[in-house]
Amino acid sequence: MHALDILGDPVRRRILEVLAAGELPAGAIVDTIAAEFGISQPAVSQHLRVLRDSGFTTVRADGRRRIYAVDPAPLREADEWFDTFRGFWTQRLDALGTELTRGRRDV
Amino acid sequence: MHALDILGDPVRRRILEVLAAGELPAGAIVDTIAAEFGISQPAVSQHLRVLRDSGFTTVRADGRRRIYAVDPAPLREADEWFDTFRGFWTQRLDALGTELTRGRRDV
DNA sequence: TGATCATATAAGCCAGTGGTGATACGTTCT
DNA sequence: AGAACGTATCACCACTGGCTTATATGATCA
Repeated sequence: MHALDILGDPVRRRILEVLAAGELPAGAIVDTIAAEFGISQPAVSQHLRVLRDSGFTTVRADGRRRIYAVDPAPLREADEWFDTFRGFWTQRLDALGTELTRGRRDV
Repeated sequence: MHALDILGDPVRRRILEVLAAGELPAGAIVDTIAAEFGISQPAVSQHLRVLRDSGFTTVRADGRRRIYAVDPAPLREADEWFDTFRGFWTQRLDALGTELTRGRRDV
């Protein structure tokens, strides 16, 4: 399953956005996501499972809490899919275009 | 509908990859995609419709042919979603948060 | 130990999506 | 004009995926 297949869901994308700011216990994620999307705790938990299983997050136990964090590897893989197309919107003419554009757009 | 929702389909991603090399008539796209995925002409045509409707491609008529080409705008928009996460995999001396997160996980 | 908390799983329902074959539409050729 | 071509649309069907409620699991607290 391609990483972009996993990201083709607004709830999962939002979970990752929330986690981008830092690790969080499942409960905190549920509070945010369930409120924003109007879905239940199990629904969020099932999305967390998909993200776990596909490697987008890591989890560690802390008592009865499960602390989730972003694992960037699959995100990077998904982002690399766009490499083929960056030439369409990159004005750089030098060979380093791709490298420079990625992650250095603020330079 | 978010651009990444459209890209959450392997057939549509492949169509865009094929078009990345240059514009093509629908028939040529059908030949490639139908063969690769074992699907019919209408199936491919319906994916082309989705890509058209969501702005990923432009079309122009050429006699009885329809010439498709990549429109980069939605692709760029989709790619921008990853901006939030690029700090995770780009080495920057000032990205302290990222470094700390990585260190914690690796240790 | 029993109650409570935090989270995950189970089972089932339902809507949406992507597939199919048939067909319509517009263009070109003879 | 009619036939053939290239492509899109239609109507329908099956499957998947995300949701729900109910419940299980494991950890902590009194």
